[in-house]
This record gives sequence, C-alpha cells and structure tokens, in this order.
Amino acid sequence: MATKAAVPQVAPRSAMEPLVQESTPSMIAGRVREAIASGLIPPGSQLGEANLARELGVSRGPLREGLQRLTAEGLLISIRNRGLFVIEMTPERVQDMYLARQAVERAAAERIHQGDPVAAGASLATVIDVMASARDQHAESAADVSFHELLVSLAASPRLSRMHGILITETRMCINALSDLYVQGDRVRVEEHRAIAQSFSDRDPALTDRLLVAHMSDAVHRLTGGRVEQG
Amino acid sequence: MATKAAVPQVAPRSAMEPLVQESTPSMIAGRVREAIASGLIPPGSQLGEANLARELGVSRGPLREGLQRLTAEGLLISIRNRGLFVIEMTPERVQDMYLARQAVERAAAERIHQGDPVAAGASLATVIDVMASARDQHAESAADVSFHELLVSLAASPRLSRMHGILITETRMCINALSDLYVQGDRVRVEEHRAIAQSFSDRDPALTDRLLVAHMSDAVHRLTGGRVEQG
DNA sequence: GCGCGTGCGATTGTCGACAATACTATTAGA
DNA sequence: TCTAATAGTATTGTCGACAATCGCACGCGC
Repeated sequence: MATKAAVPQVAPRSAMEPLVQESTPSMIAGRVREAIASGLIPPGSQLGEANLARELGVSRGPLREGLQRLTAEGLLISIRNRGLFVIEMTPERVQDMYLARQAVERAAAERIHQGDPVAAGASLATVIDVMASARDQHAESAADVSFHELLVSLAASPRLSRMHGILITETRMCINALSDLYVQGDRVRVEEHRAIAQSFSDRDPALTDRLLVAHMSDAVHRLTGGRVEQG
Repeated sequence: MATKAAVPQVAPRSAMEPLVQESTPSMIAGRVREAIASGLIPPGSQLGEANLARELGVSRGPLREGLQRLTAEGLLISIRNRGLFVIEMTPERVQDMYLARQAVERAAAERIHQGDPVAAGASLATVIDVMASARDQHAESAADVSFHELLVSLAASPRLSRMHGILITETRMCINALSDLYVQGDRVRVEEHRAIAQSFSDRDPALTDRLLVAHMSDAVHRLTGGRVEQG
C-alpha cells in the first residue's frame, strides 16, 4: 500500500542532527570557562574541587579532567597539593595576551585577503550593526568579541580559531575584571571596527594590517592605563 | 666534637632548588606528548588507557587527566565511549599547522626586532652551527626544531611560546611520519636558516618577515609534495 | 545467500573511599 | 608578650571497583 510509504521513516534532519554528545569533561570545561570569562569566578580565586563537583552534579573525577583542560589553556594554574587558581591579569599579562591576539588576527586577516575579503567585510559589517545598536556597555563588549571571533573564523583555520578562542576567553575575563578601565565614552570603538571591515571590502591588506595593529595597541593602552611601556 | 659542625646542615643551592615537583598529570602529558612527537606512538593509533596506565606505573585517574591536556592541545581527539586517538596528518592539517606557525613566528620575529635583534641573531647562529655539523638527518631536524623554538623564546612572550610549543609538537610528529618527504638533499636548509639569523643581525625586519614566509612555504610544499593548493 | 537480531568481550565513564599534604588555631615555654 | 612547636582540619592526590556503552562474531530467519 502506498499509505505506508507516506509515513516518514526518519525524523526531520533538524531533530536528529545534534545527537553528538560531547564528553563530560568537555562540558565541564565549557561551563567553568564561561564562569571565569563572565567574571562569575573572579581572577585569583581558588577552585575547590568538592564544591564545584557538588555544584555541577558530577564526581571529582570528570571535574578534574575538565579542569586539566583549562590548565592546559593557561586559564588556571596548578599548585601541587594546594589546588587550582584562576590566573590574575597583570599589565604584563594583558600586553602579552594582546601580542598573541595580534599575531593570530593579523594572520587571519591576511588569509581572508587571499580568499574572499569582500564577503568577509559584509559579514563583519553585520556584527558592527549589532555593536552600534548596543544599549549598554555589556552588549557592546559582547559584539566586540563577536567581531573578532568572526574575523578569525572567516580565515577557516582550525588552529588559529582554537588559539584565538583561548585568547578571547582571557580577553573577556580581563574586560570583566577591569571594566572600569575599558570604558569607551563615545562611539570610537564602533568606528574602529567599521574601518577594519571596510578595509576588507576595499581589498586593502596593508590597511587592514595597520588598523588591526592600531586597534590592539589602543586596547592595551586602555586596559593597562598606559602603565606598561613596551620592552 | 667539632667534627659534627663540619657537616653541612643544608645541601648546596643547586641541589635544593629544583624541588618544585610538577603535578603527575603534567608529567604524564609530557611523556605521552614526547612519545607522539618522536613517532613512538604513530598517528591514528588508539591510546588504550589500561595499557598506558600499566606502562607508566600510574592509575587511570591521573593518566586520563594528563591525556585531557593533550586533547586540549589538539594532539588527541576524543570519541565518546570509543577512546582517544592520535590525530592523523592530512595535507590540509599540515598546511594549517604551518599557517599557525607562521603567525606565531612572524609575531615573535617582529618583537625581537623591537628588542635586541643583534643578540638574537648571534644566539640563532649558534644553533645553525649545530645544524651544519649534524651528521644524520635526525640530528639536523632536531637542530631545525631548536632553531625555531629559540626564535620564539627570544621574543619572551609566554603565550607565543606556549602556542608555538604545541605547534612544534605537531611539526615533529609530522616530520617523523613523513620523513621520506622531508628529505632535504643538500644544505639548502642550513642556508635558509642562516639567512634568517643574518637578517636579525642586519636589523632588517622586512627581510626577516619575507624569509620566514618563504621558509614556511617551502616546508609545506616539501611535506605535502605540492598536493595542496592554497584555498 | 543475505540481512538482521543477539550475546559476548573489551574498553571507557563514573564514583566513592583512603592516603598524603598543607594551612590554621591552639597552647606551652621563654 | 612573643616565639615556636603541635594537634586539628580541610583539601588535594591516588586508587580500585562498578556500571554503561560500543564493536564484533555467531546464529537464526527470510
């Protein structure tokens, strides 16, 4: 009978797709990473294993595995028989972090220019619109982060994306911890990003590079209050 | 008796200093990482937890924690309920790896030029002498790796060094796996490195940058056999 | 002969308990 | 009163065992 053929044998694609359950340590790492990035767990604080395990509803085994991952990312430091601590953001660390971000994002930008910079510029412009319409500083910072994440992802390089993700986590933590210093009174930040996006649309690699360097330099000076001179 | 006073109460400084024992998962990660980099554990192979734990004389708990660290580095991939596998080096991966290495090393080189490039050039020249006097290909590759590790460490950037260390591990693994393709008949490789070191001594940042890009491009073409065109 | 369901073996995932270490508060002595 | 040794407590480090899941081979039915 033809009636049976009318009954779908499988559920719609959208309902079946996301059944790829990631490992528990990975989920734990994601949760704790987010808690650190958002400032819920402040820098310098110790992570008690028993507390966290109870809070997340898992045993200490998987928890420790997830935390080891964050240690490998440099987000936590391990002191033997003492425990794990969230790193603190000194001016030197901020400077180094932005040096690394600059390395990654400049490489990503160069690669984008080798591909389809016009399409990339259009994508980035969308994020900038979100940034421009942000009502509070929190939303603006979120859009800022999104811009740079999209920038690197457009380079389609797994390694650059992975390295950048780690750095972005540190950046977010830093912004939350030093939010007083990150105040950007007017809309200068939006215009800086718009210029970067435009340089992609204009197919001007050298300009993109210069703008990125200046943008990073600005951020460092803003966050460190100019207390660190280059070594 | 005065003889007792002659006995030193404390050991010499050099013997007491390095008592900072690193955590067990960290040591495990180092061992396994080295085994993978040296080719002792070939790409694509599965890491049986029970075997490894017995081999290293530890329990599965710390072992799994150490392996999570390597997973975070991207050296292992985890498939739930299946186990951990060493990544395989496809041409795309090699290309991406060198893209990331290029990003890190170019940034390190730029930073060196902002500091003391002449001293850096001298340090690098020392490594090149070792490379030039290498008898077999293995020693030459080791010196090659040392050159690039020193290059990045001279930038004195913790994050660049950490990211580069991960990439160098992959590079070593790749060279061991594809050693047939990495044959460098004559002494071209030595001269390439010598030119890079010289560009530091000559305080020529632009030349360093160009040489590094060319050097990386050469390596990619050598390892992939020119099978991958840029995307 | 071919496809499918089922049982088996092996490996991973998780948990609780024990041991070791470091920090803290208390108390005795100078 | 201050120093120093000590007992106590809390936390981390490690281990062994149990449960869950997956791949594979055997056997049955069509």
